[in-house]
Amino acid sequence: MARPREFDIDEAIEKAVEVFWAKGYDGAALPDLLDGMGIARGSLYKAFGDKKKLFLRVLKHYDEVAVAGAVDLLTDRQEPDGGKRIARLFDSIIEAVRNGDRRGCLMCNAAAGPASEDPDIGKVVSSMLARMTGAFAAALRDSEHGQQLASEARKAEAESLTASYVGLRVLAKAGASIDRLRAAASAAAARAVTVPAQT
Amino acid sequence: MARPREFDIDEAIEKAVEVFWAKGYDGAALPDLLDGMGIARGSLYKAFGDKKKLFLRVLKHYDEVAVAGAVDLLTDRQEPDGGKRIARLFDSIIEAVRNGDRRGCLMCNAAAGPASEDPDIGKVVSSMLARMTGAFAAALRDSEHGQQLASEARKAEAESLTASYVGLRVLAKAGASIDRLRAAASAAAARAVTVPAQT
DNA sequence: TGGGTTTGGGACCAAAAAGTCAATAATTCA
DNA sequence: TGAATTATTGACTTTTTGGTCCCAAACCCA
Repeated sequence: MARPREFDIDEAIEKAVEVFWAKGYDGAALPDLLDGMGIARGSLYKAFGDKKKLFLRVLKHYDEVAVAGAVDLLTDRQEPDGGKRIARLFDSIIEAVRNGDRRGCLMCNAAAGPASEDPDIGKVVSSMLARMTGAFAAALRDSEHGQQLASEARKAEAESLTASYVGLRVLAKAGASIDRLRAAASAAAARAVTVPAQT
Repeated sequence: MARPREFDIDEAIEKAVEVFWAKGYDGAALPDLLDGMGIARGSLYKAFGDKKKLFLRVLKHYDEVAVAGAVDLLTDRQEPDGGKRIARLFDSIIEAVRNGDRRGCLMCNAAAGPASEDPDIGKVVSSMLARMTGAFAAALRDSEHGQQLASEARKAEAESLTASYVGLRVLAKAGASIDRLRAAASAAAARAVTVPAQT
């Protein structure tokens, strides 16, 4: 029915992810997006409505790819030790930085930016963060340390690991040296294999 | 010499802090700043040069007040237990949120935003973060847990606590519930009074 | 009192922002 | 083939952006 779209919507979203990731929500101007996505102004507005709706699609895509990747890593029982899964996730952050990626995490950047004050965007960001926390909790259930914790304490630990994750990615973006990031990451991950003192 | 300035520079900066804190660097438009600071366009440019230079002054002020406050809390030996000092800092974050403050932390927001890619701004943000890490390290030296750590491991722990701090403030800004924040904060602070397993 | 100097205020500017639209092109279906 | 429908394009509009500039006002010093 009628003229078919000449570009692939998902491909365009993927490219938009890159632009928003590199420049932030406010910082990504329409021409940036247009160039990055390889489409014209009118096409963008026809296909996505407006900049904010496009950003919501971008966040959804990031959720389905990047966040889902982290969640998979944390919940994949092929590695039976949840502590090791957590350590692996933190390692992957360092690895990204070592490969020159200083963009941080789109979700984290959005959370810290003014965009998160928008109700629609805030809701999506919150739900992604909650998914991360759920995955950390699942990993903890399979970890030496986590198994010694009561359900409440384990949830708290999962929240704290989420905070560490977010903080680490922000520090990476802020230009912290690899050494400092590695130190922070390993100390954070150590919690998953560390036993609290019996005071 | 000539006409004196009619407004107080420091007061104006303090008000600018509020605006940048509330709206972010990109989000704070000139009229926002002008309204918030109660001065006219010409005065702002005459006194501060341009928006970026004003932001650098704002960051410096934030460093001298907010960051210095956190550093003081972490290094004040009136409370001899560094672990308790760390716990107190994390508590203060929760307290701020409980009082309705969801702005997060100006330094953290700047770190996660595109502003941090500017060399001048990035440098200032990095140095503030480094100051936080130094203060965490000092607190750890006075804590049960930290004293059991080698110097290297303690530095790593301090980096990790900085990440937790940043993450926590970002999560607060992203709208995480008080309960979740409290859980994350207490689990993070627990590290300062927790002993690693002797594996 | 008056010259020199700096500030205050706001009109003004060019560039850039997001978003609209009408003309054209590509497709399906009858 | 032609009517209907939808996509593409880029020029256009409106608003807002950060920044400049000029004139009047306020101060110091002689």
